[in-house]
Amino acid sequence: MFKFTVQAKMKNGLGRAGVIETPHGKINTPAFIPVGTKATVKSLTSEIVRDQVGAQAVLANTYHLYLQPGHEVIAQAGGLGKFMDWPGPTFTDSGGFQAFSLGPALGKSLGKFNPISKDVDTLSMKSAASDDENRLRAKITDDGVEFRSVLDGSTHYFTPEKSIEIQHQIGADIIFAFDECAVPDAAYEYQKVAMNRTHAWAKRCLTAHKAGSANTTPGISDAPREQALFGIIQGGRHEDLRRESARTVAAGSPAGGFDGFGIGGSFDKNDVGTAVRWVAEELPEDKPRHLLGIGEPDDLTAAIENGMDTFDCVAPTRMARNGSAYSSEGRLNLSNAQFVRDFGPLDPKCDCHVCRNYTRAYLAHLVRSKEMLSATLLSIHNLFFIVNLVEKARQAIILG
RNA sequence: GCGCAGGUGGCAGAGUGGUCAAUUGCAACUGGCUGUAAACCAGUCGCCCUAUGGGCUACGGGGGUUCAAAUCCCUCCCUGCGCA
Repeated sequence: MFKFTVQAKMKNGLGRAGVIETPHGKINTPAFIPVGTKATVKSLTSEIVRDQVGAQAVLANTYHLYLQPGHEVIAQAGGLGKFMDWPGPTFTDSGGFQAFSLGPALGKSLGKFNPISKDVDTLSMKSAASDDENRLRAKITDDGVEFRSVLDGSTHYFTPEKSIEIQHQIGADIIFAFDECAVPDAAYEYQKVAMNRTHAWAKRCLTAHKAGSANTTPGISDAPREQALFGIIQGGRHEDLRRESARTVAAGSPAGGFDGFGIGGSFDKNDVGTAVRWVAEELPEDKPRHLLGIGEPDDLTAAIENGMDTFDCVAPTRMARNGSAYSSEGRLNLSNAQFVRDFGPLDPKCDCHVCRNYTRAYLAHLVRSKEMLSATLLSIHNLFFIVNLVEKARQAIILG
């Protein structure tokens, strides 16, 4: 049922346009997949995400849904799509990223691009600012990750097998292997450790996925599993590690192996395209590649030109909730004084529902007065902007 | 008219002789946000300068006590409540 077809390739570059077919429909690639961590694209109804944003699929998170409402609830509801009234294709991230965001990155201004925080030991990934291990909400070992719930502090243990089991129950069309995302600028040695651990976990995920597919888990479906499993490639900013990781994960993906690939980890802000190209050059052409957690307009463009097919990123919706909007003129901070009496459209070149019907002055007012609608309207615009940016890139590849 | 309470930076509201250019919150201004601990976080927020330091003007107006006052005294103005 899962199938990927390349329709067109760029003449100069690794970019390609294609179609991913899933049990819940097709995804024309390249495609931007909005993030709906907790089975909701924040501030938007599924109907808006489909009709006004024009998104083809959504991506939710295993860790968050496991904690709340519980994966068994979603299984009982008939799977993620039915639960959130999203008829199209769905993805779930494995929870691996939370080992990063709740672990060494916790409380630091660390992101996939941010420079390393001085109070983290890049070799051990332990926080030097506080030796209080309990402060961290995720501890990583070769076996798995111990998480503390962000909701109530309770302890939970994730292994690759556990993540796959949960993702089976949640029932997204495309699921990801459990991986370790190392901090940007982590010492080379540690990036290698994280990469090797990710490879070991990838094998375990594949095994668990096959075993799970053979079994029928009560609740969601008695039919054989039709979920596609993507293996994740790590390696940070190092070319040799990135290529090695891509080759290793791809090698585990002959028939019956991974259905596609996720490219995770950290990147050099000024050169996402290059890092992605290293990986794309090693991967088989006939399987889809998802770039995890990217991105900003310029990053997306660079990644598409270097062979990436799908993307997810919280930026459009988070920026929206924080009062920022993408535009053809660059990023706009709607809380800035200059917009108070600006009665023009958010982006004169945008054709979204918000740009056609509302003014900058109105949006600025909503942001300043902290009205919920500001998050909704800016999310519609930002997602539309990014989804269309990627769609235009797709058209450009098809038209040559 | 008498009595009581009070007048502090855009607003609210601390401070009640020196450590006060003045706590805090809000507002305002600016920046950040990339597989969501994020409808969040950070910085600035009297004026000026040769700016991890210095100068000036400020706590209703005026005057005074003191080495030193937003803080004490006198007086005037204003606000609220009560009584006439």
